[in-house]
Amino acid sequence: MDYLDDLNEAQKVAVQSTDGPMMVIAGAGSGKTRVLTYRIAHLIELGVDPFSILSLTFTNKAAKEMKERIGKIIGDDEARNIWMGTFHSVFSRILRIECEKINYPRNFTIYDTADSKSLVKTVIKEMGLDDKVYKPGVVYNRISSAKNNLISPAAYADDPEISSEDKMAGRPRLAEIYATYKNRCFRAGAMDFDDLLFNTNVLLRDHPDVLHKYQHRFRYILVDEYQDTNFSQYLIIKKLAAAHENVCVVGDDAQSIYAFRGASIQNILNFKQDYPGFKIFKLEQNYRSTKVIVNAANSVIEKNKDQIKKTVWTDNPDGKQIIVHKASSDNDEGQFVASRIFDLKNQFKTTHKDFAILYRTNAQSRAFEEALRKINLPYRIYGGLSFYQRKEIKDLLAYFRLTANPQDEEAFKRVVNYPARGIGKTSLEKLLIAANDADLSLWETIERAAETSHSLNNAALGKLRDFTTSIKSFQALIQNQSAYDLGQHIASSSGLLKDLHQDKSPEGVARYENIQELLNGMKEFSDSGEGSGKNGLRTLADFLLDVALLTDADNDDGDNDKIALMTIHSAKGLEFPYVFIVGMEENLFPSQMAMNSREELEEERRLFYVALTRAEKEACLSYATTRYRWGNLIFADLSRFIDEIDESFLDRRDLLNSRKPKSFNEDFSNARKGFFNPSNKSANDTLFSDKKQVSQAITNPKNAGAIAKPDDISVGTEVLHSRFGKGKVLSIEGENENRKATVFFPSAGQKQLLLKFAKLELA
DNA sequence: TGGAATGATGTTTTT
DNA sequence: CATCATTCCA
Repeated sequence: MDYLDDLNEAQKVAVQSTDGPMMVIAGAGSGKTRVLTYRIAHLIELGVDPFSILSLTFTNKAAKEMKERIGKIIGDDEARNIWMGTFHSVFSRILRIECEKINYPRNFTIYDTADSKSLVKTVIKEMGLDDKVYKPGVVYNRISSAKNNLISPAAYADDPEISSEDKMAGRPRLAEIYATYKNRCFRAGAMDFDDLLFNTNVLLRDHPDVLHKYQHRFRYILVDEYQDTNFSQYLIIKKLAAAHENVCVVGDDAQSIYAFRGASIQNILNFKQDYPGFKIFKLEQNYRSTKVIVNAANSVIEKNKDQIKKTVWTDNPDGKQIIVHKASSDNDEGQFVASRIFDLKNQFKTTHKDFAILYRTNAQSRAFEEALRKINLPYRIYGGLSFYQRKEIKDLLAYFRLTANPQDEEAFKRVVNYPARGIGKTSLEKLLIAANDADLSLWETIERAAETSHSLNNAALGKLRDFTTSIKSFQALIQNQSAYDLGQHIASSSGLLKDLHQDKSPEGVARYENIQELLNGMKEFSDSGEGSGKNGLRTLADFLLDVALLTDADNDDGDNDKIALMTIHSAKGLEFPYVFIVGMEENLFPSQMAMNSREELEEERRLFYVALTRAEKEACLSYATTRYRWGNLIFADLSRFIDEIDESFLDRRDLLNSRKPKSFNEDFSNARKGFFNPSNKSANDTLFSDKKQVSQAITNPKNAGAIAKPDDISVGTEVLHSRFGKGKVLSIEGENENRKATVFFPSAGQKQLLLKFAKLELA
């Protein structure tokens, strides 16, 4: 048990207290993941069967990493058998086994947010309501939070408080929408994200035998990020833990950032009530960050009224003060961050993955992408539009879903006429009406068209039948073909692949490649492990099990040395040596949506606390005084959160006004000085061509000589671009470093390129 | 019925 | 500024 030596005293005690209920309140960077990891390893070392350990994490990625770390301590074979994953993925697995008991088909599909909203919208329209008043997004959120609080449609309708809220908001019929929505999901054999938890609760409530089974299977239960669980999740844990009461929850109230999604501090308080004899441990020593960062973060979070008192401290070095940078615009902010990363990277010989750029909203990523791309720094964007949300991917997945579960109506509507089969809006509308009249799924309505009343003409019905026939031909292959083989077959015989292949625009090509990538992933999936098909074949149905629960963060593309761009929410649980927190402006961070109450503002503040405490060595805050929003230039003030940091931890460069030319230039000349012999030229003389060569020499040594100087390029010049290929300059505007060329590329169309960055070669 | 063109409309955060 | 959705035309 020498692995215990890796732990400090507090951690060791927490790891070794294996039995009975316990709560670990763990400050940021205090090694809470370490405690969980070692605790599980320790349990197994003591002889606990891995199959009887249930460990719930916040993301799939966290689960995967934890499994790997446990594997390193006690061996992969043991680690593999632990029940570990997000609430959603673990309980979808259990529902997959047990769902017929609550009348769902074995191959139920999972609706993602887009599917759910689309269905909500359909329901609203069918009820003849105005979707300006009943906004699908708002209605969906309302339904979602009802479900997360385990309020059924009937309970929703009966609750006087809820009813009056909805009436006040001008949405008296929300309860009806909820009921219809729920019914339609059920009819489609589909569960949305919240249903996975809601229905788990139903299952455990109505089937004592099932409850009993899992209570005894899971002798040890661990929950990470407990502060971010909602009521529905809380109750599942409570029920499952009731038999053994070996439940260990780990969290930090200061990092609770999902109240908007129904997470509640109440769960921590409930825990104390539910298990009066519980043990509590506090981990307060931070191993991650410098003193400056820890103390700066403390000085911020202390402004919150709602919190459990604790003192996070560290033995680490003081570290550098936190730089505050003022940019003149969002693009300027992007350039500053990019060039500073460039600088730090050269100065400290670090890798790209040591850097993270954190922002409040996904929309902010653009300026940073552009700036990084211009100086050839590799980056990866997390979140945003995920791979699985792209249209072409969703289209193909819809075919898969329909093959596995023909009742799935959202999938049906998505592809019934894509690629075009002459089944138009009118036909679909008629089908929907008939389906609602008979309370059948769209699929069944077609199947039983002879016996039910409908207004479809024979031609339309024929086309619909052709469609279902082709889906049926896919269904016949499920058991006998691998996910990959069938996936390939569906992609081509549905006509989808052909449709994409015909589109030669760059976007069209990208879509085609995405499909190939999905199929490649399926190939890998099919070749690894046992499935439910014939001879253990991994089938399409197996592939679909949790594809809806995957996010981008779960994909590794091999090359991982990249700068991370993500929202602060998705940075939770991660750490980076150098962290840039950008967009530190009032109304952006804190968000203007979150300034209506103290509670909301405090959540924003916790979010800022999370952001700061991601940094190990250096944090840097920046804000832009102007920024484009909805295409309009708006002016912004710096965020109140900057003022809330004790100023002794800050390097307020932003207050030194009119600081030399532009930081961009300065940082580049610094980089230059660090890496090349100083030239005779003065800093001003080294302006553009030189600078360009510096970055060029570092990032792309081979081509350094061939690049055209901006002066070499004029209207009519034929040029070569690394990505777009050959092109012709149509016009030029701007002066010196701002010279911008409009170039026409036969392959990519017309592009505007800033000459100092575009690295055009003369053709 | 399908496609293109025009208009309107919206950005918090995620499993 | 995008994207989306609806509208209008072929």
